[in-house]
Amino acid sequence: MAIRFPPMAALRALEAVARHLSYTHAAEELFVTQSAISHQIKHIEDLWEIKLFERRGRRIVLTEAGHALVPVVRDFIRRITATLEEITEKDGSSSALRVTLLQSFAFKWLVPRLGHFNHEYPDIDVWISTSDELVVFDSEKADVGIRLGYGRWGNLHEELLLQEYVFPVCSPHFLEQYGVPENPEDLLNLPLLRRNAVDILQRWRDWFKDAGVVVKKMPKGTQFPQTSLALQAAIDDQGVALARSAHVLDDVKAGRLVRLFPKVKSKSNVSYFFVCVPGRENEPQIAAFRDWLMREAAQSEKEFEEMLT
Amino acid sequence: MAIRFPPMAALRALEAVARHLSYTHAAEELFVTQSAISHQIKHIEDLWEIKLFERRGRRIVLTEAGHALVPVVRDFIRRITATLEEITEKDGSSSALRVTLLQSFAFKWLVPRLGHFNHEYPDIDVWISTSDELVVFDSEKADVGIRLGYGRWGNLHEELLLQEYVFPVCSPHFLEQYGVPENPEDLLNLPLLRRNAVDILQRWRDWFKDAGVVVKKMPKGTQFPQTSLALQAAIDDQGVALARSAHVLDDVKAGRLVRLFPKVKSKSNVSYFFVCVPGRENEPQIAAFRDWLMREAAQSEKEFEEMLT
DNA sequence: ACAATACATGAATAATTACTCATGTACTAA
DNA sequence: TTAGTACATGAGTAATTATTCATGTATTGT
Repeated sequence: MAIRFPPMAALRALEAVARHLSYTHAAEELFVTQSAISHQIKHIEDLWEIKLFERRGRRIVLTEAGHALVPVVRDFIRRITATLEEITEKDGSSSALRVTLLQSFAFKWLVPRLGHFNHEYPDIDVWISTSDELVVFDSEKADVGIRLGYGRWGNLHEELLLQEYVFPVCSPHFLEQYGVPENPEDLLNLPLLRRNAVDILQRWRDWFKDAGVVVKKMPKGTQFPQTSLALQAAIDDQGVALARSAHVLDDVKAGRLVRLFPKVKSKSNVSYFFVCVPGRENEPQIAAFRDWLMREAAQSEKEFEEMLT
Repeated sequence: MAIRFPPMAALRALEAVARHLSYTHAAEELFVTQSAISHQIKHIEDLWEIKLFERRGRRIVLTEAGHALVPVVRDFIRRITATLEEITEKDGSSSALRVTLLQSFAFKWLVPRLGHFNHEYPDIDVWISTSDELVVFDSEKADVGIRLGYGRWGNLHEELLLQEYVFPVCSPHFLEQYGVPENPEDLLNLPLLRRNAVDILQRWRDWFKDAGVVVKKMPKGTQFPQTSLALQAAIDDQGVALARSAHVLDDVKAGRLVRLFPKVKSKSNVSYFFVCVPGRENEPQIAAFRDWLMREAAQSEKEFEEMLT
């Protein structure tokens, strides 16, 4: 009953490694060496006498035990964070910068990079709230938003942050099993993974249109409640997902996903914008965050371009 | 976003203090001094700049922040424990002693005492599974059970563990507000707190019968999904709960609850039994646990008797 | 008023954590 | 085959934790 617990730093490392599936990238996020991460994971593994990850050549995969434990740890971190946020808002003594954005973008782009911001501005607390859907920017609840859309919201100060490309991705192992599709229309014979939303269908149609393919009937495919889950299924060899570049930049770099048909340049018709209440954009915390965001976004776009070649 | 976490020992202390509403009792449970607990709680409070408990003379109460955070911590501990249990069972390499029992008894009696067992038998891991209802003893899933009932299950090895008294309890503060009831029938004019179960109504009737009162119509009262919640509501000055002695022994000793009408001796018509598969009772781990259980139960019954005087 | 109860605080110390550096090991790519 | 990638391991060290002891402080009970 009275199990021994590893230190929170070790559990934090576990959560980050599971997200990156890489000790090295988790180390970068947490500003420690790969060796520190390795020790932390080993500490948990020895303490609980389990294996959390298995080496697969130059990759690692979560074990079954790892798959079971990571969500518990992640939930705990999230819930404590959210509860403390609530408590502090209630106090009216909050001095944190509240950021609202889509869950998938937070998960795949912002959170892995936020350590850079924390490192650069250790005195600014960033409190993130996410949703699975686009929500109206509520200035009572957030100081800053990262919104996906066409821009021109009118009542908000907005700046274009990030434009993305859309492209199909799958895992290298999936390619080995099914063979490399030669033409875009070959994708119609493969399992297509997507989120539960009608706009995603349209997005697939747009991509096929840019690829010069006329689609008569979209094939059925597995559906997921969240983008990040569809992408995880792709990483897990279950099919082809249509991805936006910011979501999969790190996965492609890590070799977990492969971009299909790089020659088809299909630009996303929506972009990410930085938004806040007009007049607040020069407040020091907001300006600092905006500047940092722009820098990170520029770096990502540079990496997208490299990904095209 | 990247909040700092206290060490797990501190979070463990928080959970125990919240359960006991006493630093001293939490310290006893965790085999440390009161001072260690005080430091741990203070560490969390300083780190997060919140108050978790407030002193009320010789008592402490959870703050609002404390109320929000404790369930998160408790859930995490429980889920990690359960997940590790699952993982180890899957491995087939389990050497822990699996114990199944009712949630309320685990919460109010076994868990606060289990540190004694751990201390005495540090090499025996005890893994507890609980339910809110009486379940069939499943020897695939548990080595040992603590069952509530009449005994004589026939297909199980069983030993009477603990007989209890049933009596109404409320908080001292509730008594100050409503006045001390003079006669048992006066209780019918007070809010009676109970669990969502028809057998509890019968139990109240039995108690009134033993008190020499004929009840024409049971009054309405607040209902709760779990016994422990009804008792907590009583501690929180919300009314009178009908308690079984093992559930409230520690609360009464700590002065959080007061027994009403001690002269009414109403014995519970069900008892707790130690059960296991016949033939296994002499296995070293099971025998050790049974022996320890009997000792603890005898001590508790001694304390019940003292509580009658 | 004094005694009992019960948390709070500071100093001290041993144990554990949280890394880094250097090197090892295994797989993959060229 | 060699070089690159990426986790694994051991030694070392500074920082933090996890207490205990001694004492303080405030409330309650007699």
